Amino acid sequence: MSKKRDQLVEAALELFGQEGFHATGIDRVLEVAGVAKMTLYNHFRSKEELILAVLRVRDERWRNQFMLGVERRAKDPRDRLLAIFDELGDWFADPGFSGCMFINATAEYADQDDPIHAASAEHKRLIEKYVRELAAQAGAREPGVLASQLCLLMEGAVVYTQVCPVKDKGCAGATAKRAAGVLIDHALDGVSC
Amino acid sequence: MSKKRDQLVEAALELFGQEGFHATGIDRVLEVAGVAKMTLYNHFRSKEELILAVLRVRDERWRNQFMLGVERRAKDPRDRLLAIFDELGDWFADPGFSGCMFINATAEYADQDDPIHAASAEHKRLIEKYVRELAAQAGAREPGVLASQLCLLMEGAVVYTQVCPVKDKGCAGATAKRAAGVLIDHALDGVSC
DNA sequence: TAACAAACATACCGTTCTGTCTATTCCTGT
DNA sequence: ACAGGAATAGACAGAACGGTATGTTTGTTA
Repeated sequence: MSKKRDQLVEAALELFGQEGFHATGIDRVLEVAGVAKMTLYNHFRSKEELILAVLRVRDERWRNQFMLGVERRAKDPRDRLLAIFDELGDWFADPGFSGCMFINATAEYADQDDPIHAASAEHKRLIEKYVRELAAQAGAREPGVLASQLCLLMEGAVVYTQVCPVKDKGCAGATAKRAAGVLIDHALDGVSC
Repeated sequence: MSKKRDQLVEAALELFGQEGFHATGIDRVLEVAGVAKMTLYNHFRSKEELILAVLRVRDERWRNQFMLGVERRAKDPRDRLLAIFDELGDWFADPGFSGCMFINATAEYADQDDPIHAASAEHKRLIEKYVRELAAQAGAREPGVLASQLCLLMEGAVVYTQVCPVKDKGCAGATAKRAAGVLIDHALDGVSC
């Protein structure tokens, strides 16, 4: 499409991710993108529309990389459920990690009806759907329940890594993986022994 | 101490919680508090200091209510670990629920060295410490590990409730409780059957 | 009643914010 | 070569931002 438009979205991805949405002024985005202000307002009606475009790109890229990573790590569906947390651990260890952009977005745009909030909710919904499919393939008795539980661990690990400073950045991923193992075993094997 | 100071902190608690930190201007706080601007700057050096004061109050109140609620719900340490999630469920169902103020704060102040970020990390650290004590009292083989796992579920439930719109607001609490039950059983009872 | 501090209202500072406008220049396709 | 759309710089608007500088009013205490 348009090269300048892409530059704007890339710069906004970086800045909104690192500094936050309200804290990042439009002028800063223009400076980093190397683009004039009118060019921005030719491509986007407002800052909010730029944010929504950024979230769309981020959602697509993140989920693609996530699913690809999980499926590359393991073939067996059960192992793939565990591989989720290895994938997360690698993400956490990335020096540019600055939490989940969608969690951060809901923090800044708390109103449920805000399009930005809605886009974030949709992102989480799609992730849970994917995990539910993996759980079903693994033969969980209640795939929906197991997926919900694993998603709680995922989000918890993301938040913990973002909030609490620790040396080993992947450690929350490892903790979550251990918990996930117990939950998966319980959901797949026998009943309560 | 000072009545006006309290009014400022109360108003800021409400506004920062509902609208966010950057999105809430100092003038709005003054308007809600019914206080003059100079009074604010007599009590606080800056907006950041007001935010820090708000976080201190929030941390103290939240943890007190949380611990009190958990200990009122159950006497047996093992049951108390589960009661955590009933307490969370009630919190989620509160119509004024707008997520965890400390998670939101780290979203807006991403820099690890920012005092606001540090205060949020300390809040989470104190919660985990409390859960670890409960886990130890319950006789977990590895109280630290179990506490970490349960905290991941807690944070995950908070985030999910905040991000995803559902009818039953306590539902993430129930999901987390069910997962917690499995993890607690596994950490307390025998090995893998 | 006199003294004093706390809170008051109001105006103002400089900066930054999103968004608009205009006039000029660049680039590309025919 | 040249026309036309895209992008440019830069000024501008109007509002909101955090924070300060004024004097004035109020309430308590001695």
